[in-house]
Amino acid sequence: MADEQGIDALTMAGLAERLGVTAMALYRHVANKADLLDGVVELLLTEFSLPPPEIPWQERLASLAVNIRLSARRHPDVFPLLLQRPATTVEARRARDAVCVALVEAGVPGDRAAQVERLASTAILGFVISEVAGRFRNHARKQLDDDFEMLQSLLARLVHEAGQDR
Amino acid sequence: MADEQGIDALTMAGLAERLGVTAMALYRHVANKADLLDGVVELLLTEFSLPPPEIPWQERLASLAVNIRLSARRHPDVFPLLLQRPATTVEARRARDAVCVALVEAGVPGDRAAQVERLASTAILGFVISEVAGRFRNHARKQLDDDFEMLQSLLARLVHEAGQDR
DNA sequence: CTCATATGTATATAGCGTATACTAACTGTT
DNA sequence: AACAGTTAGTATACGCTATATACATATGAG
Repeated sequence: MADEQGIDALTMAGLAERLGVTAMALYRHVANKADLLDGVVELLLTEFSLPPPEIPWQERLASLAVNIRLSARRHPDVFPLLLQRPATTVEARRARDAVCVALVEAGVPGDRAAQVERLASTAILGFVISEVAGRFRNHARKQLDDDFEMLQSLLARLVHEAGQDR
Repeated sequence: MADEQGIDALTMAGLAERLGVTAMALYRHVANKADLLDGVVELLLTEFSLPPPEIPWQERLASLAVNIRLSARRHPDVFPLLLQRPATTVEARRARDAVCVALVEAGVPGDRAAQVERLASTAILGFVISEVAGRFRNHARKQLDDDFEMLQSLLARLVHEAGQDR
C-alpha cells in the first residue's frame, strides 16, 4: 500500500479493508501503528539479497550498494524510515554483519570494521534516501548515477585505506 | 513546539492556541500543514551561521560541518525533514553556494564542485540525521564523535583529490 | 465435554487537517 | 470624509485517523 499510494496511504483502516477484516483486528497482530511500520521496515531489509560469500569482497560490497539503491527505488516511500529506526533488528544485523565480514576480508582491523561499516552505510543510506525522498528531484538520472559511482569509489578508498592501517 | 515535544506535537490547533488565535486563522498565512513544515525547515537553514569568508576554506568547511551537527542536535525532530524537501529554497541555496565557493577555492573545477557538494552534504546529513533520529541510539557519544571526525577527514580527502584533478 | 486461547467484531472517543461561510478591522482612493 | 477592497480573524462542520473497551466465536488440548 505504501508503495502504491505513499506512506500516508498505509492506514490501519485501509489495511484492514484490504485484508477483509476490521481495523481493530489488526491489533491482535501488531501492538500499534509504529509496530506495524517496524514490520514494514523489517520486510524491506529482507528484500535486497545479500551477495553470496564466494565472490570477492569488492564485488560483494559493490553489489550490496547497488542492491540497496535498487531496493530504495522500488520502495521510495518506505525507505526513509530506515534512518529513524535503530539498526538492531535481526534483519538489520544480518546485512551489517555481511558488510563487516567483507571489511575484515579487505584487511580492515576487526575493531575498526564496525566503524567503517557505520560510515559507509550512513553515506549510502543518506544518498539513496535523498534520491527517493526528492531532495535531488531537479537532477537528471544520469547525474545521480555519476554521483553514486563517485560515492562508491570514495567508500572504496576508505575501505582500502582502513585496510592499510597497521 | 517540535523541539519541545516532538514533531507530532506541532499541530495546527496547538500552534494556533499558542498564538492565541483559531486554528483556521493559520490558513491566512500558510497554505496547509506541509507548507508550514516547509517554513520550519527554512527556519532551520537560517540557523547555522555560515562561516565568514575571510577564514581559510578548510576551516570554513569544517566549521560548517560542525555547525550543522550542532544544529541537528538542537532540533532533532525537525532535522530529518531536510532529507525530504528539495534543496531549492533560497536558504538552502545560500548554504550550498557557500560550500561550492569554498570548494572552488580548494581547486575543485567549477563543474565538479556541485557534485562534490552534493556528495558531502548527503554524507553529512545522513550521519547527523541517523544520529538524531535514533539509528545510533545504542552507541556512546564518544564513539559517534570519532565517527564524525572520520567522516570529516574522508570528505577532506575527497575535496583534496577533486582539487588535484586537472 | 470443557475450557483456555486466539482471533475476530461492534461501538465509541478524542484529535487531526481543513472546507465553507461569515465578520470585523484596516487601507488607500476619491 | 466616505466608500470599497483587502486582510485577518472566527464559527461551524466534516471526514478521517489511531485506538480503548467490551463482547463474540472458533479452535484445539486435557
